[in-house]
Amino acid sequence: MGASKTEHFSTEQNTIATLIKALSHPARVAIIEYLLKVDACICGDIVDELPLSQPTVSQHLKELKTAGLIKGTVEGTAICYCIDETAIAKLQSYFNHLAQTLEQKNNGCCG
Amino acid sequence: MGASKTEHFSTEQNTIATLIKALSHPARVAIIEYLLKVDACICGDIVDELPLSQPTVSQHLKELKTAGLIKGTVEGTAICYCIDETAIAKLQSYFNHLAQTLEQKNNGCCG
DNA sequence: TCGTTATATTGCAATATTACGATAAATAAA
DNA sequence: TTTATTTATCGTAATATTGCAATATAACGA
Repeated sequence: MGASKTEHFSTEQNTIATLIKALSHPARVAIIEYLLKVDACICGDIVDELPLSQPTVSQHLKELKTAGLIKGTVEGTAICYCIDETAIAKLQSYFNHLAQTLEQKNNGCCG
Repeated sequence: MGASKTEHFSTEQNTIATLIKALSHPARVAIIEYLLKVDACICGDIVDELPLSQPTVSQHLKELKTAGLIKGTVEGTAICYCIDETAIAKLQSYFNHLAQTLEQKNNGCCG
């Protein structure tokens, strides 16, 4: 196969998996961390920053954008990318929820 | 290609990407949520719970285990799986860090 | 208009992932 | 030992992902 049977899972499960998947590649983690590091929301310096070709970086940016993790604004010839806080907040609250629930039920594995 | 150029990224970036990747499939999200829901760390009821065949579920469990998100203990014929809190804590702190850093630098995209 | 710069898209090759049937391995019970 | 039960592994097909060269597109300045 190779295709996930997404239709069998809940909308919430698919939503969170999609969001998480966008960050499941070191290049995309690096992009997010770079956008976080530079104070302004720098544009295609990302290409210079990463050890990947321009088309490859462009593709990773597209994936991040599609997933809602970053936003892009046209700025003349250049395009300015920046992190979408909403998506990060969603991920943050998801993992906080997991950790919190775990803590509450003293997760002693199989006694 | 198809192979990620992991060697060009930092260890930390690869580590977090690997951990995140383990959760980038709705079935694996569902497994984690199920393990969180049931109080005891139930074993192969997961197979009954998911709309996937036993070999497929076994494969997903293996991925989660390899990534360190779950632990497994032999319990007679059965195997008892449960969440590894350490991994969840790592993810939690990573996203908390992202959100916190974002907040501190009032991320007005390309204002 | 033409050239330059910045980014996106296309096309393709290499590899990875997802899923499952068949089968193996391991343990428990009879 | 034999049989049933549970989980893992193997083999394989379908599909997705990663990466890049080549090319297209878009916007600016001369």
